[in-house]
Amino acid sequence: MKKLSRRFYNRDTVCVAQDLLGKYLVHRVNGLKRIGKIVEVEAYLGPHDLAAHSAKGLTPRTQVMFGPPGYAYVYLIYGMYYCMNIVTEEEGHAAAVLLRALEPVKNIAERTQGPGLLCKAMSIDKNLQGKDLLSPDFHLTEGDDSAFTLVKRPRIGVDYAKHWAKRHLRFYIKGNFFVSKR
DNA sequence: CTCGGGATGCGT
DNA sequence: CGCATCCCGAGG
Repeated sequence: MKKLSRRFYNRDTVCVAQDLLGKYLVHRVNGLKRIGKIVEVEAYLGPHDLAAHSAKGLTPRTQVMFGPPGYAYVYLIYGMYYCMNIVTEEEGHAAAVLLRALEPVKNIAERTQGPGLLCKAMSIDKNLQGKDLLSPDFHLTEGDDSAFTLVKRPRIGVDYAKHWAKRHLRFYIKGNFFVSKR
């Protein structure tokens, strides 16, 4: 399937987040392609967005967010799970989209309904921090283009972000079984 | 150096 | 609701 281009990621973050629904995430592990369909995402708009890690400024951890679009921002959370983001917009605009849930398509052996679980199932960890998502073994492709209803809700676990916590920046495919429960 | 807390998930 | 488990980032 056709790989998503750099240009795809170099756009308004809300647009990218919504357009990512239905696309395929591909990671080749031990010669085997693991593929999952993106069914739930969250948009983190930039340093002005108090829920975004980039709101704390440029640090060693978040510097990839400040870089060019189409790269993976992977970080460890609660000492035991990884979360994967895709950097969006032009270099210097520190925004990203968090992948929250996948629907298994191929070679997926574990649960994928949550940001930590999907990274485990796809073997995504700190080794992929800063990795180019136009790589042969790690990228996104066009996917299931069947129609769906888009649901917009507040983001999960960002109560510390004051009024930004109320913004509807979490997007998912209505009725999809693999959307994270909470 | 210490220390507080986290874009989670699971069991009670 | 508690807790595992550890890195990050702020402050001394």
